[in-house]
Amino acid sequence: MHNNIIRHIRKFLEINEIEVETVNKYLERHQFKKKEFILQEQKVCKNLYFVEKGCLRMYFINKKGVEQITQFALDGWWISDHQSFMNNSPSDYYIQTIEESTIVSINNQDLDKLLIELPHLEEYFRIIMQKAVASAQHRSKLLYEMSKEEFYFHFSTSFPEFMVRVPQYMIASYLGLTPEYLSELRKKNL
Amino acid sequence: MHNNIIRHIRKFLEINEIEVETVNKYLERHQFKKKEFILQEQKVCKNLYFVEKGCLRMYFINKKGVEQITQFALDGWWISDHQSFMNNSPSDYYIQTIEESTIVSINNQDLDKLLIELPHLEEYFRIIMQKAVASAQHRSKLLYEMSKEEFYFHFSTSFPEFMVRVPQYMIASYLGLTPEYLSELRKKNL
DNA sequence: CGGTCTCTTGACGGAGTTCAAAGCTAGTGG
DNA sequence: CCACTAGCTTTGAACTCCGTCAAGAGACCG
Repeated sequence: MHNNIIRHIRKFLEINEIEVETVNKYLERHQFKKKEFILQEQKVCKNLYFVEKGCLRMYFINKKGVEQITQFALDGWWISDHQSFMNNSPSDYYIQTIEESTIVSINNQDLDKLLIELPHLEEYFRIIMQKAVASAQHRSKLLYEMSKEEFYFHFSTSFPEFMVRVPQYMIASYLGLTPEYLSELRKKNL
Repeated sequence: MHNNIIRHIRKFLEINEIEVETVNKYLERHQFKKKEFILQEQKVCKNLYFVEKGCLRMYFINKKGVEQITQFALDGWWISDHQSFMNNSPSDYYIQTIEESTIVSINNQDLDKLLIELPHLEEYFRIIMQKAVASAQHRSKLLYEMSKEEFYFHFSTSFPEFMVRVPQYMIASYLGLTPEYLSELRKKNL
């Protein structure tokens, strides 16, 4: 068993072996095959998900009936529909594996219990949330200042590992452009 | 003195009068006139800012030398450049008052001290960060599924108070469209 | 090797930008 | 309290980035 979640927590704060046991008590760990669903539309997103290994996409179905990807998550990333998670409201999203993946999840009540038992960990979750806010701000700034062409080149040079692990039409969807236009951009820059 | 920040904290958790004193010890409260700067580009964003009363905008200067607004903050909202705040790195942004405003701020070291003295409050900051993530996700979804026209009408009906407090060219900038096109949309829908 | 996904090509169209100029509005100082 | 000016908003014409549609070429899986 890889224990990347514990390693991830230890990047931000120190926890001893007894505390590790407590954490593990509340976490669930699941193995998913390629293209399995972790969250389906209309269901409440009951968990925060941590990708120990693998690759996920989060998407919704737009008015035209087309899948619109809003986020990816690779090894070591947290992902969730936070609106749904916090309010126990039905989600608009699907979360699905792109590759075979190992996912750690924790639901709202268990998170509460864990944080009561180990108040120490509030800091960890505060920090990862704050980092999520920072990266949302950063992404939003890129969207404001770049054309779709620039955004594509920025993305492909910043995250080359995505380009090999994720099919192009998914990247196009995430970047908010059509597969046709993405193809044109690729040709332009070979 | 209005104490909206304490009222805001009490929406999420209970704190007694002694704890209120501790919180107040670490917070600074400043009064700003219209168009005063709270953060300047190149400076490190040393604080988290809470708007007790008033209205702020956050913007950067794009390649063409034009101000690009990325966020507003009204009464009861937190705002910051989180990247700069967390890493002590120089910011790309300006934060400026649109109206006369009362701003509460806390810097990184004082936040640490406050949270050591009152670990209880970690939860408050975790929750407000999580809510910020949720609203970033929501905003991003809107951007994916709406045309600029739809986005404008959505915004103007969802936040009518903005339309009266903030000049149109700022709303246009925030929505990512030109003042000319915004004007066209307004005419279309009178 | 056949069929279903995925990626590419090219013609065309439209949402939204750019530029230039004129009409308004509101804040400032006299 | 009025007049002036700088800044904000509107108009219209030309243009461009990027989406749509349709069809063909690969690529992958059973």
